[in-house]
Amino acid sequence: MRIVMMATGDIALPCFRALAETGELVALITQPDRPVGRHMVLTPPRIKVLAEERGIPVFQPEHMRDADAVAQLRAYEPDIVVVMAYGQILSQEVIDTPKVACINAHASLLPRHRGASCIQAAIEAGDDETGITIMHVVKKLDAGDIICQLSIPLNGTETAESLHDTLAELAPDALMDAISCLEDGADDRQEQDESLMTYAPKLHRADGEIDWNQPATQVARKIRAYHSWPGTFTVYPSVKSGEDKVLKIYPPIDLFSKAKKPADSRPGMVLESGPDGMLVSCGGPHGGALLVTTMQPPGARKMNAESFFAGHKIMPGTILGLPSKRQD
RNA sequence: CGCGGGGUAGAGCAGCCCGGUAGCUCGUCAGGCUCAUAACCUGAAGGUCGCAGGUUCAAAUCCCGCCCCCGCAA
Repeated sequence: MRIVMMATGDIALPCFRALAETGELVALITQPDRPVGRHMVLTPPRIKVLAEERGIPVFQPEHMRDADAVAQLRAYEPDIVVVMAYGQILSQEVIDTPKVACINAHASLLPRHRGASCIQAAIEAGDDETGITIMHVVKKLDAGDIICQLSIPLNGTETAESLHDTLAELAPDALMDAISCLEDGADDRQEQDESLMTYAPKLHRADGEIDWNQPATQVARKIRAYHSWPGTFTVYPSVKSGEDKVLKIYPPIDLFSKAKKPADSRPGMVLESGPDGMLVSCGGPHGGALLVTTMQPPGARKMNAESFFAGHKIMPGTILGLPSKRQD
């Protein structure tokens, strides 16, 4: 089997290694080097560096749908194209190029959590399991027939960061299994049940703002789900300047029962603040409160509550969140 | 040269605009007090104010160059 991999994200690294081990990997197609970081330094995807170390040809078309890019793909004469965190939507031409199949490794149990933020979505939704799906690529995003799946349980402490790594390590098992199915002609192609489909759209920084009107359990899930990207934050009024300042919030956080909340509390209200953390009232029918113990003020590093409150003041009674969201 | 914030005692901050003896909260150490507490009281140690130049009688503060950290953006 001649295999071409199309991948950019680090989640694909273990799969890349596994494919490279087979000796059947004839090329890696990945996104062009991009300016990255504070100084916009042109940086290659890590997977490209790995490929070059192993002497595997690398192809970085700006747009995979372009005619000359498709021609290059054809020149590799792939039997199988393996797509994982590539970052471009594939045209039908590309999908049809490999002789045997164009398959995709996706970090969720499809049809749940199609889309770019599948890992975050599984945590935020409070799922008790997630996993890796290997399926055929079709034009509709993550909607192709399933070849195989591997699942793992979630225990309620994962962050997107930790789960990303776990799933990355799990993926090669599923992928190699799927490839041997294809080789043996044992692919039974399970259709996805569209009625169970959920969609996890690409996340943006702004999505990380905490809505204190949500129940504490939900806010806690979001903080875990969005760590370390895009991260979560709230806004607090500076005692000194009176201006609203962004406060990034990090896991871990502790949940507190509604019993601890005073009668006049409102969502987003700081109930206690000190070296042990900042206790914030949440909303929802059952309410509850969260103890924030790790945070990051503007211009500074991440720090614990003890350090934060040594030099910053957020008095109990302060309402967190943007003014427009403090109305209720 | 993408935009912006920052570097002051072990930690986190104020002071900087408007130059004039280094301040706050906590921690550390010593002593006192208390049945008790992240308790309280008293005292002490701990700083070349990121680095290097310049202006000035005088620079944390104003000017110039560099290093490092952080946020946005990608």
